[in-house]
Amino acid sequence: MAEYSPKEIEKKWQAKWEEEKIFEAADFSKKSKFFVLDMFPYPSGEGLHVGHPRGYIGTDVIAHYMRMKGHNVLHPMGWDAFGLPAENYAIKTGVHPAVSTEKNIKRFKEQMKLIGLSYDWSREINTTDPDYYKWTQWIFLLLFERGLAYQETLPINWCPSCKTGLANEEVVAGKCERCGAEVTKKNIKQWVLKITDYAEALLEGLNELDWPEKIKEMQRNWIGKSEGAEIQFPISNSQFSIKVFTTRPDTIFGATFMVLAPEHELVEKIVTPEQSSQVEEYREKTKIKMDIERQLEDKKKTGVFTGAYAINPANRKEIPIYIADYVLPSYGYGAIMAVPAHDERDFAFAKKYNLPIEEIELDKTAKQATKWLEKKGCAKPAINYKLRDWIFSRQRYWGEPIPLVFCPECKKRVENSKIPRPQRFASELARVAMRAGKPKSNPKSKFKIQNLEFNLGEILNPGWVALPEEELPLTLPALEKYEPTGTGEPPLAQAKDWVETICPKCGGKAIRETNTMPQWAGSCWYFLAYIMLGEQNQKAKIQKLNSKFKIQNSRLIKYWLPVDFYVGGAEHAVLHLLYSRFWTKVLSDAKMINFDEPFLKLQTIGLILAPDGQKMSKSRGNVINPDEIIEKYGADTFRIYEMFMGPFDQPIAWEPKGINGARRFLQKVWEIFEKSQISNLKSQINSNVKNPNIQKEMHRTIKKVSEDIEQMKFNTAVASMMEFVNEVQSPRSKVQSQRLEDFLKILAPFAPHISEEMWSMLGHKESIFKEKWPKYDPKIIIENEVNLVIQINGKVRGTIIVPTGLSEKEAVNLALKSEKIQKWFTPLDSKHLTGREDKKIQKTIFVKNKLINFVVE
RNA sequence: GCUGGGAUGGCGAAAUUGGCAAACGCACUGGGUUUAGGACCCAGCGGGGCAACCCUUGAGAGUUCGAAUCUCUCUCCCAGCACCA
Repeated sequence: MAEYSPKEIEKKWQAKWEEEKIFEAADFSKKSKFFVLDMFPYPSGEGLHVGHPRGYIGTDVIAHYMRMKGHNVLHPMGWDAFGLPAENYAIKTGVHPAVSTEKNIKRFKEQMKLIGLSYDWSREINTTDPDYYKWTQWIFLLLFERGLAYQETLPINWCPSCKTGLANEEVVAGKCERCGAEVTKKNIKQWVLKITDYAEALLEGLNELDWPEKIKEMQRNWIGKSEGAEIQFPISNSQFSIKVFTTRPDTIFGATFMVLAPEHELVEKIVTPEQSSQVEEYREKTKIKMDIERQLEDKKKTGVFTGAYAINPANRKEIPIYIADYVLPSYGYGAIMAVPAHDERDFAFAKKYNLPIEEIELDKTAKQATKWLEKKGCAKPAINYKLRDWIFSRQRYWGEPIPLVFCPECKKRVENSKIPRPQRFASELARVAMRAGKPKSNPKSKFKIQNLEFNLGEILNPGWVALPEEELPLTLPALEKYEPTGTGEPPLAQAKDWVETICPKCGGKAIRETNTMPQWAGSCWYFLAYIMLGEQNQKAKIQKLNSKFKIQNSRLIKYWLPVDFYVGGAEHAVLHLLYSRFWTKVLSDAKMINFDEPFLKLQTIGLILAPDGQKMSKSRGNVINPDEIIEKYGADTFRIYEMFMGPFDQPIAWEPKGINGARRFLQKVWEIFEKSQISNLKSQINSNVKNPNIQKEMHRTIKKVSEDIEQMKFNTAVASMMEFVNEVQSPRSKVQSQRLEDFLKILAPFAPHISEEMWSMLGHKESIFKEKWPKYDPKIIIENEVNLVIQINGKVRGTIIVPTGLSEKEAVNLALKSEKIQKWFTPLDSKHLTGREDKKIQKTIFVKNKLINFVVE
C-alpha cells in the first residue's frame, strides 16, 4: 500500500493545472457566468499568515463547486499594491517601492500557489502598474469633468507620524488607522470628491443588496441620513439670521437659547464689543483643540456668550446666542436651536450657564410642526447626511499621481470669464450643508473661453487643467528621497523636472499636482480591470485594457458584471465598499457601465487569531505561517482544517493540534480508497458487495455538502464528509469504488490534490474538475424506517423503530405496546407506585415520522 | 449612549428552524500495539446516581402537549458608531 504523501501529489497536480490552464475563464460562453471575487490583498513584506487564506479557500470552494455545477466561473486575483508600508520601507532603505512591491507580490503568489488556489492567473492585476493606474487616473478625470472633484483648503485630519492627510474613514477613534498615531488637524489644500452627491443613491442602493445586515447598517450609519427641518432664527437688531437643522421642529417652543459652532462664519459678525475678547479667546482655544480632544473631555460643556440675541420665530421671544464646541461645524449648519428640556447636551449646557429650561412643545408631530412653521415662512423640510465629502489627496509618493496641472494663465481665463461657479463651492459651511443627495445625471461638460474648451472640473477649479487622455498614464517620477517634508508639501514636489511642465490646454508654463491619490483609489474599480484583461498573453492583455475600457457598455462588461459573489473582511465596510460603490455609480451615470452596484452578494470572513487569542502580528511574534503548516501536513489538510475550524464569518483562534483531525480525515480517505481498490477486484469475482446503507449515506452527504457550500457553511460540510468516511470505514461496511467516485467529487473543492490523485488512480484521464457535480436522488435518501420518539408529558420515554409514513392510530398502538412506555402507566413495583397509578391519557400529539406525545394526568 | 451580533461540555462547535441537546473534531482517560516516544487501533468522555431515574443550552418569568430555538425582563461578552442637533 502506498503512503499518503501530500507533498509529492500536490506539487504534481499544481503543475498540471497550470500547464493545462483548466481554471482560466473563457470570455463569453453558453454557460451562465459566475464571478466570484476575493478582496485583493496589499502585498506586505510579511507575507501571508494562516488567517489570510481563510477567505481565499472559501471562494475557491465556491469557484470549484460552481464550475462543476456547469457555470463559466471567473475567479481572479491581484494586488492592491500602493500604500504606506512600501514607502516607509523605501525611506528606511532607499529601495524603490516598486522593487520591494514586486518582491512581495512574488512571495504572496508563491504562497497562494502552495495552497492550490484555482485562480485564473492570466488576469492578474497590480494597481501600481502604470498600465493599470492609467485607468485609475482616467476615472479620476471623469469625476473631475463631471464636477465631482474640487480643491479646497481644509482643516484636514493629519497624521503626524505618516505625515499625510487622512480621510474621515481612515481615522479610528481619533487615531491613524494605519500607524495608530494621534491624528491632529492641519490646513492643507486638498482634492475632495463629492461623494455626498451620491448620499441618497448609496443609501437606497443598499436595499437591493444581498449583504450581511451588519455591513449595510454600518454604511447606513456612516451616511447618517436624518429628516427634519431647517429653521431661520432672525438675529435681533441685525440683518443676519441663523439657519439651523433640527429633527425635532415640534420642540421649537422649548428653544431657549442658540449655540453656534465656534468656527461659524456669523460669529464675528454678531459678537458684541463687550464679549468679543472672550469669544475670540474661546475660538482660538477651539482651533488648537482637535476633534479627539473634544471627544475625550468627557462631554463636559463649555461655551461663551456672544452678547447677541436671536428671535425664536415661534413665540417671538429673544433668546441668547452662545458659541460652544459641542456644536460641530461639520454637521448640519454648524448651529443649533437649544432645547434643554428635550436634549441632554442642551440641558447640561443650560444647567452650567443658568439658562432657562422650558417644557413647552407643540402638540404636533415633527412633520406637522415643519408644515406649521413653513406656513409662517420661517422653516422648510430638510434632510441632512452625516456623510462628508471624500478627501482624496495624500502627501505621499507611493500612490497614483493626480493627472492635473496648474496653469496660471488658464486660471485668469476662467476667473475673467462670465461662467458662474456654482454656489455650493463657496465655503466650507456651504459644502457640508444639506443637499438632496442627487448628482446631475448629465452635467454640462464643455465651456468655451477664448477658443479653448474647458470642462466642468476646470471651471469649478480655476487654473486646474486635466491632462488629455493621450498623456495618460502620468507615471511617477524617480526620486532620490521619499521622505515627506512634514510641511504638507508632498515628496513629489522635489522632482522639479517632473513638476514643471507645459499646460496641455494653452501651452503656457504650468506645474503638476504633487499630491497623490489615496490607497483606496485603485481598489474602487479593480473588479472591472479583471474583465478587461480577457486575453491570454500578457501584451495583448494590456492592449485590450487600453483599447476596450472606454467602450461604453462593452459586451465583456455586460457578460461578466456585476460581481456575483464578493468575499472579504468586515474592516472594509465603510471604506473600500463605500468608495467602490460610489465610483461604480459615477461610471454608471456616465454610461460607461450598465450596472450601478458592483457587488451583488457579499460575505464577510471571521478573523483567524493566534493561539493566544490575539491578533497575529510580527511584532507580537505569534504569527503562524501557512508554508510551515503545508510543509508539515500538506495543502489539502490545511484547506480542510481552515474550512472546518468554525463558522466562516466568525473569528476563531488557531488551534495548533486541531489540524491533526483534518489530517486524520484525509489519511482515512486515502486508506479507504486503497482498500476499495482491492475490494473492487474482489467484486469481479463476487458481485454481492452492494451496500444500500452506504448508497443512502452517499446521497445524503451529497445533499448536505451541496446545501452547505451554497450557504457558506463549510464547517458542517466537512463534518458531514467526515461522518460519511466514518460510516464507510466501519467494519460492517463493504464498499464499491463506484460509490466513492461521487465522494471524491464533493471532496474535490475542499481537498483538490488528493481528490485528483485518487480520481486518476481510479483510471480517469481527465481532471476531476471537468466532472459534473453529483446529484442526489431524493428517493434513495428517504428512509423506510424511522425512529419514532415516544414522549409522556413532553419527556422522552423511549423510541420505537417503525415504518415510514405510519399513521397515528398504528403508531399509538405500537407505542402503547412498548414495555418501556407501559411501565409509565401501570405500577410495576413499589418504587413506581407513587403518583403513577390510574394514569389516563388526556391527549395524544402525533407528528408523522417524528414523535408521539401522550399527555397524561 | 445608540446600532448590529452573541452567550450551548475542558475547547472549537452541531441541532432538518418548535420535536431524542451536544453531530463532527480537538483535548483528555483506560486498554491494545510499541525497546521507548510518536503514529495507529479499541473503549469511554455534560453533571449526579450502584441502578431505576433525575438535572443540564448566561439568569428569571411567560406562551406551548413540547422551547437552545418564540415573547418579555435582566446580566455579561464582541463589533461598529458616538457632543450627529
